Amino acid sequence: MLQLTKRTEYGLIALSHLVDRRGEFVSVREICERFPVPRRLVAEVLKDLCRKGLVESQRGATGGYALSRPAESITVGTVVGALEGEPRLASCHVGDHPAGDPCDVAGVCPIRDPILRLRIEFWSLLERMSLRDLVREPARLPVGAAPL
Amino acid sequence: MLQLTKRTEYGLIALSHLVDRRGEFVSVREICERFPVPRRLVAEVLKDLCRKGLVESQRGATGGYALSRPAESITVGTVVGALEGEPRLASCHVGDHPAGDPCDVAGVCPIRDPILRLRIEFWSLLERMSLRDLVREPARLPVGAAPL
DNA sequence: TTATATAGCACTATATCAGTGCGTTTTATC
DNA sequence: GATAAAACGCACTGATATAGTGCTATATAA
Repeated sequence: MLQLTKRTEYGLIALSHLVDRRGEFVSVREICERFPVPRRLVAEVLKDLCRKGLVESQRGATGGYALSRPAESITVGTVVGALEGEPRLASCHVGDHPAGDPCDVAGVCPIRDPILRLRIEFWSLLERMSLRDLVREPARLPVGAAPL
Repeated sequence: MLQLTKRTEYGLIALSHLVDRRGEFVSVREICERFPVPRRLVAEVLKDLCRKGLVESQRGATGGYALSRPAESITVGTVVGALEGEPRLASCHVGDHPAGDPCDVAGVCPIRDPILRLRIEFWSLLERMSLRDLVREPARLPVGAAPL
C-alpha cells in the first residue's frame, strides 16, 4: 500500500513543530495541544525518533524533545526510514533478505530491476525534502522532473 | 507502508508477459508456467485489469488476455492506480474524502501540502514508466532528477 | 515532596492483504 | 453434441501490519 503510516505522519507533524521552536525542548503535551493528535501514540513515535538519534530528549519537568541536528540536515526520507524502514516498493529486492522472505519469483522476475529504479527515484524524492522545506512551504507546487 | 501489494506485483509481471506476446491472447496457465506465481491470484488480478479496461479477455478454449492498448500507452502508474488506487501517501489529502475518513488534523496540518507535493512527484514517476519501459530494461540505473 | 516529563514494554482491536473454494458461462475442438 | 479449457463472479479464511492504549519505572524542576 503506497501510504505513509499514521506514525510517520505524526512524526513529521511533531518534527515540524520542533523546527518552529528550534533549540527549545518541547513536550509531547504541547504538541498535542497544538495539533489534534493522539498523545500516547505521538509519544511512542518520538521515543523511536530519539532512539534513532533524530531528536534528543530531556526528562523530568520542563523536559521534552528537540532536534538533534539542524532542520536542513534531516530529510523526510530519514524520518520515513527511521519509522518504517527504507521503502521497498516490491518484495523482490536484492540485499533486502538478510534472513528469509525471498520472493518466489526472484530469479526470473521481469520487473525487479525497473521497480528497483522506481524505488531509488522515490527514495531520492524523499531525501531531497528536508524538515526545513517541510516548514517553509513554497508558493506553488512544482511540476515534472528529469525523465526516467 | 510504502510497498506495492502482491496483486500489483503479479499484475505487472503478467502484463510484462503480455507485452512479450503482443497481440496474442495469453492464458493465465501460460503465465503461471513461465513465472512461479499463484495461479488463482493472478487470475483475479487480470479480471480486475480487464474490468478497468487495461486488458481485453477472450473466453473459452484458446482464450486468455491481451493488452487493450499499445504497451507504450499503459503506464506503471495506471496499473498501480487500477489495482490499489492512486497512491495517497498521507491520509489528509483534500478531495480524497468523498465520504468519511477526513483526517483529524486536516485543517491545521502543517505537512499536508509538502506531502501532497511528494505525492504528485511520486505519481509522476509512476506515470513516466510505461509497460514498454518495463520490458526493455535500460542498461544502467539512472540517477537524480530535478530538485524539488 | 510533588507534579510533570520521558522510558520501556506489552497488549488489544481493527484493517488490509494473500490466497483459496466453488460454481457458472463461453468457446474451440473432436 | 460432448468434452476440455478457459474466463467470470463472489465469498471466504488466515496471516500480517497498523492504530492506539495500559501500566509501571525513572528523571528532574519547583
